[in-house]
Amino acid sequence: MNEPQQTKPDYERELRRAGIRITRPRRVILDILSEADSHPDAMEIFQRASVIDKSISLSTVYRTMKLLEGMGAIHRHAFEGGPARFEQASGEHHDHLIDLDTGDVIEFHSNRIEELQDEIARELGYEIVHHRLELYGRRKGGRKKK
Amino acid sequence: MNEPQQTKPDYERELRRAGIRITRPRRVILDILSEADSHPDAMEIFQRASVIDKSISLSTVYRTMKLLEGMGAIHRHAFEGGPARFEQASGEHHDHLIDLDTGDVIEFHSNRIEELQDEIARELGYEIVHHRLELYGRRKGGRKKK
DNA sequence: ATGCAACTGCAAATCGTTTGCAAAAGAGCG
DNA sequence: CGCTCTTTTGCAAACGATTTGCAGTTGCAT
Repeated sequence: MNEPQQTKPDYERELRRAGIRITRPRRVILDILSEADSHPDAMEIFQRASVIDKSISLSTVYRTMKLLEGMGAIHRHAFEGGPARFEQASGEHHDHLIDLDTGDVIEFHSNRIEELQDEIARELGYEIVHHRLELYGRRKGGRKKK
Repeated sequence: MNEPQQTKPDYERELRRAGIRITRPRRVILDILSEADSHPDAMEIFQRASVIDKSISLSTVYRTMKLLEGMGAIHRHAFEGGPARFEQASGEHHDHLIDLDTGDVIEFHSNRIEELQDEIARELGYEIVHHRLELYGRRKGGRKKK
């Protein structure tokens, strides 16, 4: 029942290819990221990493996140009022719906919206480099724990 | 368009009505906000305020922004990698296109996109409280400078 | 004018993140 | 293996944006 789908791209290979060293902290962080189902922030990654290797520092988590982001291996999201949260870049583009009560993040995608965005930008004489679309809401019909 | 502009709503009246004191710093900040055509950040507001009254402090700018935000008089935007920027809440809802080269902010609105957002949220069992849609792009054709 | 809560400036605190530095550890080579 | 030559690390300190505690000031209802 725990069959990972797109969960474990071979980052080590990719890193190597980019002339970047595979160190113990990086291996640990990479593992955590590929197993993460949510969108953890640096502190969460740090804590999970600490369980595996107590000597890993928060700075290294941040440095690694920046490295991976630069490689395009992960995406960094700055949702409202909170630390940055990360997610694997595997899979295709999507936007986010944030549950205001639980902080849960739900991914969605709308081709139609993206088309409209392009159209709007074009009309204004712009070319979109990237965008950010976040919906903040609450569950309809009363609360529910997850 | 019969309505002039949205430049100078009578905040003083509103503030009074909410039992909030009209102080010199607040008057100055309010004036700056109503004359701002762009989306200034706290430091910019602070600097413009300093010209008028050298004794105004940055803390007061922040405190006033929070107060006004709480009253719904202004909106706070946290665009990518930068301090929060503020804008008067007068006028109707819109989203933003940020010029990556100049930092300029262009406002736009699309009913169609909002409808689609609602639809998506509804399908996921959510009710949107608010959203954030930001397009980051550059001028097409290479034209620079505004 | 008087009084008192609301407000202010200032400095210090906070939060998330980055950075300088000396020590430690990858990886190619012999 | 052991030797280099780098890259990477942990730590602590620095950072930028924003907030807060405090003691003194001010608005404004009386």
